[in-house]
Amino acid sequence: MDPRLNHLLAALPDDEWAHWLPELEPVTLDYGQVLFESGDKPTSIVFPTSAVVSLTCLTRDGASAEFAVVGNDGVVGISLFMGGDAMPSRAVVQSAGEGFRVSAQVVRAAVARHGAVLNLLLRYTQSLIVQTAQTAACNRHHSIAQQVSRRLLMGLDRSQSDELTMTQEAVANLLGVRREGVTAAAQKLQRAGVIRYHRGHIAVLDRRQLEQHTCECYDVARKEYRRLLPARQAA
Amino acid sequence: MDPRLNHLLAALPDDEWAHWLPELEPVTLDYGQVLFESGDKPTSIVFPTSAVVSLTCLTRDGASAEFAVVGNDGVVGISLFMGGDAMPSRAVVQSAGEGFRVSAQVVRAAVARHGAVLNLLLRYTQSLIVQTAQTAACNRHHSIAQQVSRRLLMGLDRSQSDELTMTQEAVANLLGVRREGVTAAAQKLQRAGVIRYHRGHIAVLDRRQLEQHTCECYDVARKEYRRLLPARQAA
DNA sequence: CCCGGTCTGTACGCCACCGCACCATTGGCG
DNA sequence: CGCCAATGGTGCGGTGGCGTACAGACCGGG
Repeated sequence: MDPRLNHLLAALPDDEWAHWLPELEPVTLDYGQVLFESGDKPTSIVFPTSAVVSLTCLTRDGASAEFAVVGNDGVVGISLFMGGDAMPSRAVVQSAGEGFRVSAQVVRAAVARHGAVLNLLLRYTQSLIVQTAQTAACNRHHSIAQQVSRRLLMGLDRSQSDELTMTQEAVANLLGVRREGVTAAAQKLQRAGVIRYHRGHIAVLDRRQLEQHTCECYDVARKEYRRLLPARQAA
Repeated sequence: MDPRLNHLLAALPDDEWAHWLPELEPVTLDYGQVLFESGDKPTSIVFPTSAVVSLTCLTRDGASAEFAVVGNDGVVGISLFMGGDAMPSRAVVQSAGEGFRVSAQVVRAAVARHGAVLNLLLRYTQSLIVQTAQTAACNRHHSIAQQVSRRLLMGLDRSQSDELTMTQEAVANLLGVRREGVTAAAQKLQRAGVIRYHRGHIAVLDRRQLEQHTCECYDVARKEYRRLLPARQAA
């Protein structure tokens, strides 16, 4: 699989590319696999190409809430170059696929060698902050239906097809809501002809209309990503 | 006012301090003052000493939600060194006080001159990400009473006294909930002898007990800040 | 081909929070 | 001192989401 399917890898300066290419370790990411547990100190970072990873917060009583989604638009393990080692959050594979692992030493060497590398990673991190902040506002103010739509769109942007492989229960867990609430929202969308779903597969029939069912949170995060990383845009 | 009341300024390497001192511009921050509007490109950053600043997200329909609080523990305007210029969020003074402004050139020069400066700023930024992510989870799962307690504690940590100057309506706006909900929570806390309030003044009588009324979100964010920036801890 | 587990549909009561409307104090200001 | 705006208290109906329970539909494996 071409590493350049990942937008950050693709945006590396040309003179860096020769250093990185031999160090990219292809990895297969399975559904449910935990890349980083809360508190883990990463010894490598992962650039997904076709996989999609959720960053989630855990609460004391076992509930959880996704605060960001990382696919071929980004990288998992930002604490490595942010300097704080660990993060109190969990990174779990939400949609199986491929990616590339890069060791801490290689990343640190690249950052030290070429300022543009850190610059790129930090701009991505800023877009991640915006996504997280917008998620906070969305959790406060918007309906389950809007949030389901938003999450589907975010998954779609990071996938290669118009079909997502995730059960309603999985969506519920990500959003931190009841499965029944997601069912109701999905029914509404299906009745409107926006999506069609069946036992863990969700086909998006009308993306335009899906965008109209969601809140502005989707657009804010996407626009900010495009502004910060215009080189290769998400679809 | 001593610039070293701000923990980040205090944590600057000693050999940097001589460069920074003459460039620190003291500023008075008034309640309600907007430091950065959504989309503004900062030409300077602000290190509060006694003031407290809210970072908030605005929604289409005028509602808002605070996703982070910055006081003498941090700095406002991270997009300056993150490389993305603007942010789609608003920074508004929530508690009047003082701070120090530093121009973009000075920051950029310091970052270029001494790696430890950027390292410090990035570690702070990571703690800000954690705070934001935890806020997202909190918005999803916890009661108004817990969130009010959390917000009071966060304000307290960044203030010099045990009294906060903020109306219940202000708290409601920050949390993105109804004023009446905050009233109910405040009554509960006052009946329990945890706080005493009166027309825009909230005195914290029993901090321990206040910590027991809040959710873990407060502690997660605070612990992470201390872990990342151990030099001078928040109170 | 049937069985068992997975996924989705549905129903019921409940509660936290919302939106609104209105009132009672209070403190500051002219 | 008296007025007014700001602050907080209260009540009422509505509703979105929760917890629980259970049933039907579907798929894969034995």
